[in-house]
Amino acid sequence: MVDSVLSFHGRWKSPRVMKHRLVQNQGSKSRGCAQSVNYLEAVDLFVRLHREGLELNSFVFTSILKLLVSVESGEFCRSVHACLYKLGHRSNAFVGTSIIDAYSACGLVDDAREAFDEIIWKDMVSWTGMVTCYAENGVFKEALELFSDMRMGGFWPNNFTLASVFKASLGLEAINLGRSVHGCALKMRYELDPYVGAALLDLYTKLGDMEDAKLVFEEIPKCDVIPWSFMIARYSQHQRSKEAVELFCRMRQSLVLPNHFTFASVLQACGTMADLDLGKQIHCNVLKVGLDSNVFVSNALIDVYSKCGKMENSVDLFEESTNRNEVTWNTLIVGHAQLGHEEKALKLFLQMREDNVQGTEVTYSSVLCACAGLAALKLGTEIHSLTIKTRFDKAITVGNALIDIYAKCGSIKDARVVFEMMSNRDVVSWNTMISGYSMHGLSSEALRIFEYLQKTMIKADKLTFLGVLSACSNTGLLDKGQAYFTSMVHDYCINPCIEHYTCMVALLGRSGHLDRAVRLIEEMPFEPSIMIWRALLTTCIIHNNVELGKMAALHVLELEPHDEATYALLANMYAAARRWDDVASVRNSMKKKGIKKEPGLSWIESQGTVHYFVVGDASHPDIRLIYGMLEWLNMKTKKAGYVPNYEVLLQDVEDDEKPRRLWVHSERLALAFGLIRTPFGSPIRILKNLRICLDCHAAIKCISTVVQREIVIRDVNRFHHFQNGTCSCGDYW
DNA sequence: CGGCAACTAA
Repeated sequence: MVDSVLSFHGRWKSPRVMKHRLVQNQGSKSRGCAQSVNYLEAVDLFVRLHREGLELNSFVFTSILKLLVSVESGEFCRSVHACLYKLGHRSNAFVGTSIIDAYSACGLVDDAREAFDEIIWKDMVSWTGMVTCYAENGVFKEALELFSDMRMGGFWPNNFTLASVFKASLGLEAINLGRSVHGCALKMRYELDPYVGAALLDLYTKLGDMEDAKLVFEEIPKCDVIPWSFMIARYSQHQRSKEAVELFCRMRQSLVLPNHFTFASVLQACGTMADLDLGKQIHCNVLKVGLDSNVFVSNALIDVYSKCGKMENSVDLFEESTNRNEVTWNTLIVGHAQLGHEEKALKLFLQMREDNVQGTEVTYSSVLCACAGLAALKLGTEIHSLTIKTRFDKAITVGNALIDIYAKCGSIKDARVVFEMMSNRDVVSWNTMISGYSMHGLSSEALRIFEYLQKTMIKADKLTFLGVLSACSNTGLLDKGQAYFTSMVHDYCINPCIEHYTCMVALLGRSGHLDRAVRLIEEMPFEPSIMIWRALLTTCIIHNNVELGKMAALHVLELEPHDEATYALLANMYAAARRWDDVASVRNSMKKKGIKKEPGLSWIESQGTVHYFVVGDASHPDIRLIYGMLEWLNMKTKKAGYVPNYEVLLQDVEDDEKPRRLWVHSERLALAFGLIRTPFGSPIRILKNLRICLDCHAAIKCISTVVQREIVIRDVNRFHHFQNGTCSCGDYW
């Protein structure tokens, strides 16, 4: 390529001027447009020098090579290298090291090594240059081997060498090697060098523990912002937000000015803690120093507000923002999705595409997550094809989100297909698959996946066991559940958290060991949560233990006096025990406290739109057809032997009104709509915001035989697959 | 002749 440029004839300039210009250009190391203009001009001058047959000395070469570092053009590097070879400059350590550096920037490690081997009199800098080249390009093993060769050759490392060696040790996760080189750095008094210090902090914060890093941090000079930012960032990333904020305060006391790096990191800590007041204070600081226009800082601010549930503030900041990137969009999408504003998240995604902003794997995984929340299978499938088109389906996080959406939309088989197709899986992939099977009540599949997982190099974590235990609890596998719980503690050294205990309480309770469930709650090292009392209450309903159930309900209401779900469960329990006076008193105290039972809401997707139905809904445009279908189903199921269970009504209703009350439950409306609107033979998928009621469960089992269709209902807890008169939950939910 | 830190997701 240089040769083709060499053919250019231009006005002659004195070599001194040319050299001066070359050196000037390399002064600005900024990348981008201006840089490439400078570089073209410089190449032009270089080429003319060559053309005119003027002396190309080592200074000219080092200058042009310095430029090539920022241009990252492998072709040019090779051309200049060839030129050097011809002129015999390759033996010069200065020129040789420059070319190593230029090759290193393009990732051409082998070419760099060739240039390194050509240097006859290697000095410490050329050794260091090559070690750095390996370390920067991720060839860590070679970096360390070359470092050892260098030492054998009698060369002492300097601060540059040490920083690269620490980087390579980090890359190989060789903490002990890092520690011994740290000793070497101490001996040579290089530990005070800012770059060595940063490399050490990087090493210890990632491989050792934060305490080692802290020791290093306390030793090194702290008048510069970088070590502070470094530690604050790491504390934030390690979820040690409090320490991050403390360090930020200490930094301010030391009169070191925070920059955009520092603010972005400390704001991340605010977000993790969801500390709105602190976030606002730091927001003021940001405004004061005028860093609010920095993308990283403004993204972090948007995230803080969204994590504190203040989406309005996030949206305002987003709309005011002058600098946006794809992360800005993602932050807002993720914020909406996490707060359950799925539609807003999806709308924003469409807007993002209209604005021609390219999505990333974060975009796709969070948008898929929003679809999973809505169980919008059709839309999810469309986005799935979009990820195939953009190749983001290869990203692990997107694959995980795809497993999740198919599982949560009721297509557990498709979830498995995605899982099998993934070329790389992480622990989240396995966890998602296990909890997917568990949600569907397919505990044997869930446990089989867990067995496979144990044969891989991936380590099971807390969430894996949560999936395994909930699989056991969903199907009442008492012995297995207990064995896994013990194994988790003993073989995997995982301390059970309250969610694990909740699974165990549900499992023990369901299996009829209510006394052991209570004992477990008493013995566990946590304050009982609402969830665990609710789990106990649910099992009390199954086993008709009214007194214990009442106790559990009181505990929930102590923690959360307005918990409507608990009132509903309590009423159900009294109804199951036929204690109608108590049902009435529960309803009275709800009335007194102004608590309304959350109305049952079911929804179903048809041709890309979601249709919602509440109890007794009459607002749907197809309502006449729907009621006609319900009428027909009522007749057919009665003939097939379905007997309505009026106890679930929990209210004093006139007898002739009772059947109608049951048939307008939201899931039946959605089901009737589904039967009208979906092709014969296809499965019908319905979602519900509450637990499916006992009578609907019985009716739908019967309907699945009458209409010969597979009916899938997802309620708050799990999936029910109805087919040929049975349900996958085995009537145990 | 050379190297450090930041925002989103699971």
